[in-house]
Amino acid sequence: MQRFKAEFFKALAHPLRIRILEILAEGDKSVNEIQQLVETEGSTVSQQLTVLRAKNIVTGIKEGNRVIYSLRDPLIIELLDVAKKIFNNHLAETITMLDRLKDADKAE
Amino acid sequence: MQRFKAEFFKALAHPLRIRILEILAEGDKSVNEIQQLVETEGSTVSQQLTVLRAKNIVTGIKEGNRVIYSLRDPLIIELLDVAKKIFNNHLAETITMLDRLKDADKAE
DNA sequence: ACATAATATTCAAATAATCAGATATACTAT
DNA sequence: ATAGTATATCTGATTATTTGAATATTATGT
Repeated sequence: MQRFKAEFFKALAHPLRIRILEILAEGDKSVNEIQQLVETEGSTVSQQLTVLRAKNIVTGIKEGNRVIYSLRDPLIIELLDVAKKIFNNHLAETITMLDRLKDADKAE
Repeated sequence: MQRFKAEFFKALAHPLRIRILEILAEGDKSVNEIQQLVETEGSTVSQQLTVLRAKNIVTGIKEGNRVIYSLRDPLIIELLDVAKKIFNNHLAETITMLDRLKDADKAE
């Protein structure tokens, strides 16, 4: 069971894949549109989309010439949001920490 | 920015680390307690705790002989919950799909 | 000071993930 | 049929992750 969850998180554990998910959170897109937005080799984008598809995180449906990708579950957006919140908390903590270090320097 | 987020998810992308987080979600624990609960080599658990610490997901504070670990942010629990929901949705979908396959078999 | 228990760190080997270029497939238009 | 565009897959080189065993550190009890 943990193994499945780990697989799921592993699918999110890549900068380009996160970027793609954030893009898809705004609305469905074709591979081409995604490729242009992320400015990355076509094959690389395709490969990462394959990873996301394999983990059931996105689906691609063929529309004529192109394939339109979309998030499979709107909860993905919520997940990214919670992650962002956690992230901001820690960023804030880190900044506070840095401030203290600076103060300590001055006090010497 | 995406890189940081990816790092964060990467920290969750491991069965043992998820297991550890789920254990810590129930309450703080010492390394030893964790080791016994997960039934894994001591050094392995320690290494994974190091990973979680490095990503600011848990903190360990020394109490005499032992080190007590705890989640750094309660939002982690929320994150795992959302992940579980997504996971259950997909599990349900998969089961439905399997049912349909079964029905299709019968109909032949 | 010494032995013991708890935890952390280092190292090397095995395994897995990423990337870009070449190639393949599918669709559309001429 | 042929050419052009969109997407996917394969391949090999590179880099990262995981693991257990060995070693080190730190605190406690005698």
